[in-house]
Amino acid sequence: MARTSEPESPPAPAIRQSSAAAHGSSSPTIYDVARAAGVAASTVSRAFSRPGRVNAATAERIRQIAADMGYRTNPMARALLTGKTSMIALLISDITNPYYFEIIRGAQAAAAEAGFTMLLADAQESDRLERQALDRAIPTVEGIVLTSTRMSDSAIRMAAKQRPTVVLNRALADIPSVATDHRYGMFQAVDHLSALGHDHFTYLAGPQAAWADGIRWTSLREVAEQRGFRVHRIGPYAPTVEGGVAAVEDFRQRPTSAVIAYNDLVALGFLRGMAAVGARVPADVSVIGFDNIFGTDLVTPGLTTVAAPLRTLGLTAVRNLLALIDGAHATAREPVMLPSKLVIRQSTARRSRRRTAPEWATVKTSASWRGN
Amino acid sequence: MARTSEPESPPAPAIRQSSAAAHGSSSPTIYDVARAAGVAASTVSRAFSRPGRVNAATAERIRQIAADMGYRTNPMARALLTGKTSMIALLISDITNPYYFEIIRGAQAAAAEAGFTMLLADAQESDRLERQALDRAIPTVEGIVLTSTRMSDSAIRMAAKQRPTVVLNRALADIPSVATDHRYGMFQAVDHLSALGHDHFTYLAGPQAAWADGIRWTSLREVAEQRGFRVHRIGPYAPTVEGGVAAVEDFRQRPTSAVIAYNDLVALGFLRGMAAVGARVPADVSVIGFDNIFGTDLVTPGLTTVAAPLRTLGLTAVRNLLALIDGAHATAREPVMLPSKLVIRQSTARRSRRRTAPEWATVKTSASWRGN
DNA sequence: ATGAAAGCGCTAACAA
DNA sequence: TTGTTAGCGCTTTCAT
Repeated sequence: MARTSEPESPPAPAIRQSSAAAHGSSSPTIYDVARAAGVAASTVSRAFSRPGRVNAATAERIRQIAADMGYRTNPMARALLTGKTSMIALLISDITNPYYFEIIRGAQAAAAEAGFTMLLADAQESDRLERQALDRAIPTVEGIVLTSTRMSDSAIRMAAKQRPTVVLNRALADIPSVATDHRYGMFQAVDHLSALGHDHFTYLAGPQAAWADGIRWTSLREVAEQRGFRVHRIGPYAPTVEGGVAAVEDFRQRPTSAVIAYNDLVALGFLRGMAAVGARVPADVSVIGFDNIFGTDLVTPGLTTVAAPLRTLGLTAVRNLLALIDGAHATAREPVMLPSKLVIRQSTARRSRRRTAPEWATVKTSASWRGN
Repeated sequence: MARTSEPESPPAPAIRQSSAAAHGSSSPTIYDVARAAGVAASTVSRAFSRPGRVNAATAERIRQIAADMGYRTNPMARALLTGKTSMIALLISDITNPYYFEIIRGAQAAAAEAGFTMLLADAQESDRLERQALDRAIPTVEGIVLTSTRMSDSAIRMAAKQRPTVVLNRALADIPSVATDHRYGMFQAVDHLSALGHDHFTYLAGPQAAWADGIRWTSLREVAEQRGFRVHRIGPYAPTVEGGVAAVEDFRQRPTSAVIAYNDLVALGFLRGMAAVGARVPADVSVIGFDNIFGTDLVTPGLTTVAAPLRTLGLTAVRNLLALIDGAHATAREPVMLPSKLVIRQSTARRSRRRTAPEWATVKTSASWRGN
């Protein structure tokens, strides 16, 4: 019955064998270390999990011996008992979107600095895959970050009931969340454009389902009303380069001197589509995007954009999650709002006082253009 | 002693309590299901882990009851005994490099389709962080994919000894690896350029340590020798946009009509730097990159590039890894080489037969230019 | 400060 | 086909 198998006790357990058959030979356990150190297994355990509860000298000796034997505590065994896996999950709606790169890095860095490991699941823009990934991750992780999730509020709350959860890019009552301050961002965009003489804006809308799209459009209307600007919205378009290209056709029918795109991907596509029809940016029209993703400074003209604090977003989400896991009972009910920052490049310029509609406009005598 | 605690046995275990104190109430175990179904725990276990070994009818009944109770098998308990965690680790040297986006997605998709979960670790270009992440991941995962690792061959072999390992973007004897066929890619690049009349190439070198850089340069020299072209190499440059910008200064001192960059990031930076000094691409010089990352089709001129099969790379690496985990004893000793594909855009054009060195050249009577 | 022993949830012999 | 039982490696009372 004694676990410390004395040499004289004859029948060795049968299962031991199989574990050694795995890749590489089986690694030493606390029992091996205990035997070598001449102490009980529990002492070894304590030496690692709660130093201070054991004599400093013996603790040191145990550590030494353990190191020599190449002992490493088995995370599975620990987790089975305590539930502490030191893992968190990051769910992303679409990994290929450059928007997430820096977020992922920030999240990873925050996890690593706390000794946590990060599980990454890509929902591939599918609701089904997202929930499946979530289900799969829940039992193994201590916490979850949901990024731009497509799940319903109730599904999110369901998840949050099972594990500490932080939501990125969405505000949700009672669920800790962190997001960019899109309203402030829109104000920055409009301020910039209006300083350049623009007073009529076209908004290239993103997907209806996107939380950020709602806020951006609402904020745009709010500023417009405040300052007496005119705005209109076309779309929705897919939040991709292709979506932006597609927007050009609609825009030509009712051009304005300034365009605010749902995000950089759309703005980039729009820039490209406009060039294809012979429109000049920023001479004919100024274009501004959101996020400041990779590539916005490489295109011609460079895209003026409202930069989201990408890395900080990931960092903050994970740090907050870790605090939650540590038992910090979500203090702030409000989402943590991180400020954006305007990055001015070459796609925006002073409004030209042209009298006629541009050649590329589909409607030659555009009322909106004249009215502008 | 009996695990199925009969109501009459008085002292309930003390520890049970704590697990219920966690987030949400403790979930049902096989014992709970067994009791509800009136069978032994092992039968429940079998019903899940090896259906067929149990009466179809009872199996179905058990499943039903389990589902009703919301039973989910605890991966930690299973793993503790069997070592099967259904997790793999993907180590990446630098997540922010757009090169990896599609690779990650491919890897993720392959893992998900096999019911595996993927752990993502970003080495942040640091050898130390990479090994640390590896150490942390090894005990929990069943296999590892090392992408563009900075670790030494011996460190890689060390890892491979502990867990099935597949290396991406590096050839290593005895370790399964998958990579793009860079040699073939370089031939495609040179073929394209030579068809446009170019016969003298400047290679913008990447980091010495980069495996791909060695192959690309060697292959370039090989083709050049075969066909009687002239080549020279400048650098090394950081494999980033900044690196490409930096290359311009050197290039101006000894310009050629065609430039082959280590990768797209460098090519993109070069394009931008050249524009800044007033050089025209492709009129003055043709530029070609490698990989076909995000953004190469958005810049002006669009970058001609040798496209790597990014998603397939990730997919293949993980599929091979899973096969390895399943016991497939690495058949092919050779790395799996995936073919690249030339994507022709606007940064390459027919060589102009100019007699004088271009204005932006630092050396006005460039021997190399004349010789061209 | 340390040791003994029970038990986390599951799987695998072995027996029936 | 099903049940009994031991044990994976670790943590945690409870004694000492």
